Amino acid sequence: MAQTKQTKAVRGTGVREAAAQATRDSILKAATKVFARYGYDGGSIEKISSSAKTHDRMIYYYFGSKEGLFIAVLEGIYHRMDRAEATCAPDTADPVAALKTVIRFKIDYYRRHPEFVTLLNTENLHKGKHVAKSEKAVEYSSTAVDLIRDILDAGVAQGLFRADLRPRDVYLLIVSTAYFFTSNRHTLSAFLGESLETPEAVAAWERFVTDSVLRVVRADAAPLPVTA
Amino acid sequence: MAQTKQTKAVRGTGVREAAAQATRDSILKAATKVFARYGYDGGSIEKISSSAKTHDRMIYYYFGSKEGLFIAVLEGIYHRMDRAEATCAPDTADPVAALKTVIRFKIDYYRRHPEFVTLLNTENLHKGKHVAKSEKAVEYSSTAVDLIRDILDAGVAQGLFRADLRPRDVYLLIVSTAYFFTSNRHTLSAFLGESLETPEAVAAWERFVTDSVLRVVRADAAPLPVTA
Amino acid sequence: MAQTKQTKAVRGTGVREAAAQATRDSILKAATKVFARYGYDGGSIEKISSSAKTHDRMIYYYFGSKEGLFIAVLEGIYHRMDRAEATCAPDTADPVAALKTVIRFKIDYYRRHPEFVTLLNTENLHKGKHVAKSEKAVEYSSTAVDLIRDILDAGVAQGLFRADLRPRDVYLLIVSTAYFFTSNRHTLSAFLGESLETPEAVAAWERFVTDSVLRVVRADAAPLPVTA
Amino acid sequence: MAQTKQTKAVRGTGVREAAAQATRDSILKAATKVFARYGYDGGSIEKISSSAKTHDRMIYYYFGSKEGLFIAVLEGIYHRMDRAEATCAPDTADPVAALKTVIRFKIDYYRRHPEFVTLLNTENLHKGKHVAKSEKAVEYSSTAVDLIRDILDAGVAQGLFRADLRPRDVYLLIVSTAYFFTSNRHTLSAFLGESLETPEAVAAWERFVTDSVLRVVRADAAPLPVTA
DNA sequence: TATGAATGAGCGTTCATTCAT
DNA sequence: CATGAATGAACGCTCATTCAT
Repeated sequence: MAQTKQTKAVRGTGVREAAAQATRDSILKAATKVFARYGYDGGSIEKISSSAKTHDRMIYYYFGSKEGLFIAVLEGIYHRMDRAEATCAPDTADPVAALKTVIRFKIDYYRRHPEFVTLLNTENLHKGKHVAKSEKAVEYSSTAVDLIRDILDAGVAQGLFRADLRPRDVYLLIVSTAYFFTSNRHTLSAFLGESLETPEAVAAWERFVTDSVLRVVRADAAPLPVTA
Repeated sequence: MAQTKQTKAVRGTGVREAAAQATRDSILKAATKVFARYGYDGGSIEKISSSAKTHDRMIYYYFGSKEGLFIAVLEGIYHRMDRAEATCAPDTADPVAALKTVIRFKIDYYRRHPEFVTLLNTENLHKGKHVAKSEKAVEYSSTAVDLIRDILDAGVAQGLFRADLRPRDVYLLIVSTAYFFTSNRHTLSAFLGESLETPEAVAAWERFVTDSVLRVVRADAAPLPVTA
Repeated sequence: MAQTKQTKAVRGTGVREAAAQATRDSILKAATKVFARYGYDGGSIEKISSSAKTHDRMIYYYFGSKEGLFIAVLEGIYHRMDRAEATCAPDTADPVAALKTVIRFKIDYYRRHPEFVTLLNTENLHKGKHVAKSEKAVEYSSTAVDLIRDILDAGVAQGLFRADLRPRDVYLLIVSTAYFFTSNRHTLSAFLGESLETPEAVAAWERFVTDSVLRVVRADAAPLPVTA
Repeated sequence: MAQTKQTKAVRGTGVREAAAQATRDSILKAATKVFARYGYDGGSIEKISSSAKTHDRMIYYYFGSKEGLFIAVLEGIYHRMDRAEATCAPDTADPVAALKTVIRFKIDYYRRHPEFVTLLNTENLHKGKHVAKSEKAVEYSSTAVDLIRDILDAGVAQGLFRADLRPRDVYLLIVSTAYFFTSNRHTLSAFLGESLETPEAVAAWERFVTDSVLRVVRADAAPLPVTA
């Protein structure tokens, strides 16, 4: 078909355009759910179309292909993540509190948006080939790291934080611990013999991560010297 | 599964038994590769059988079903991981060095066995339903955490480490940072705009993680107090 | 087909009528190309509309259905063939030269209009059902045979040609040899192990056909008597 | 699937093998009929499988793909054509009679095997791409032309035929006239306003072609000199 | 022990076409 | 006059699996 309908910036909000947009949105929403639950290959077009209460054909009408739809889904979750991160926006005047807010936000966001996690894992299974095809996805990149940079800078200025930290590393430290806990909760629960899905387990993990990150960034302490 | 041929304890190592074992092994090896690359749904019986140079039918003969085969694959990677971990076995007399060895091992193992990572992600996509069906998988659980416990205990005994740490948390801290770096390297590379696959990036990450963990566990430092 | 827009007798050549005619023409041209290349079933509406840089819908607006479009295409190629034949118009005063001109024209026309050949083959695959629905196609019929009749009559009058020939047979003899050479060039090339698409091969075939037809029509020779 | 079952030379004619061969044959037979009637694109897998009273799946089991099936069909009709031609085998001792036999055979074969004609036209629509993939198809090439060569040689030796003829040209002359008459009978009937399908029309055409070919090959006559 | 034959449901995608302004 | 939205059936093909020896 090729001539995929974009419909992104609908100006004349007539009845027809609104209905069309609704169809498009419902497909996108259903696809997000289905892909998150079953993965890319397991998420069949039929599962999506029936969940969206449309016909298979409309998916191709609006998104061109399964791959096109998946890319749109990825763009969607990245976009929403980015917006949520923007609304988080802690006050960098208090860098310790800000760091804590960020950690809490990350753990919370992944917990409440497991589809974000599974979709990202799915995309990694495919070696990031879909993200590579999207121009939008890259836009949302720097803001997250920039926030950490601002916080670290403020902490350093106040004499609280070490000056030798790369913001990207601290960002990754936080994200790893928050992401992994949600991403691998099923195998971990089986492996450790205890559920990681209870509110208590999550809260305990958040406390541990917060405490650990603050130990890492604080100014007046060194790690133990490695003897070997 | 019913009358699936186990062939596990091959006593009479006749020619036929050996050939049968070879077929079984080649299926298992091929399945590991295919499932790791394409996921569970994307990894078709035909891809596996042709990669193993056998017929589809043999997979059912030896493993009963696709699910049975996937479970066997999971058991295999857990088993190999467990054995590798056992050979790691650092000297707990020097807990700092031991911790460092463990971190290096984890980062290294995930790096060199990306199939372990993708298969675990695949299993988490399916909410751990296959691991649940395996009796073997649980066996390999505690050894890893026990090692951390021994190291921490030694560190505490030597006055180097904090006493208030739960081994499981430290274990998860190490594993998160090591695992996530490999697991999400594709989307992260796109997101951060720099490749995380270079040897330099990996080495730098290992250094940062080691440094951070040692800051977390050391005895004579507290985290920054949270004001809010 | 019902209320298909004909637009045939455009009187008021306003801007809109001209644009509409342009759209119609471009669809017809694209359809000729696509049907000639892919056949009727292989030539999809979408291939045609995208090649004509219009929308699928316009095809239905102007031609009512895929079948209606195909009929219009057939009428078009018949029409152009008829016009080209009219411009050929050799001088019957020299019947031998005229015959030669006709043969050259036929071989040349099929060569330079392979779409005519493939479209006719496609129509024959469908047992001529579309031509049957067209009133126009029949009009162009007799002129071609009539020309041969005139030439033969002139040849007989001049004592050069046999009098017992049916013009239709001579017409078919010429057309068979010219048409088949183009129509089956691909399988023939494979079958004979030599390309029939080179200019030399075409020229040699034209010479052979001309020579043969002239032997057939000449007055003072009989065929070899059939013994059996 | 790739591992397409060949089963061509079945040695152990057990019940299973025989049944399998029957399935394969019935698919091939049905495919020949369906492709001949609807063309390649119009001939759907479902039409073929239901006509063969099997399942779609078996077509892929035995022939790998639609294209593989079509190639097998082409090989089949070429093979049968070749065998029929071999059984024709006229006595070259009487070259005139032999030539007549060949012409009759050709006209007759195309008439009674219209699927040969439409399949060849279909293949030419696709520019011979399938024949090119078949190794078998080329084998049957030369025998047909060789027969004409033998006849012409005998005729020349007896002083009946011209010596300056290329066998390939005479072969093509015969085949053109025979093939075209069947191939284009539908459009021709509409074009000429008379049916070419009646036995009388066919017999008349056979007489004309025979007469014409014999005029072309006879020794003691020249074509009319071309003045222009 | 091992394998060829067969199965039917489902896959992603394209088809020609109509609806409703 | 022109077109975006929608439709459902069919497309070629692959799926995991069982049958029958």
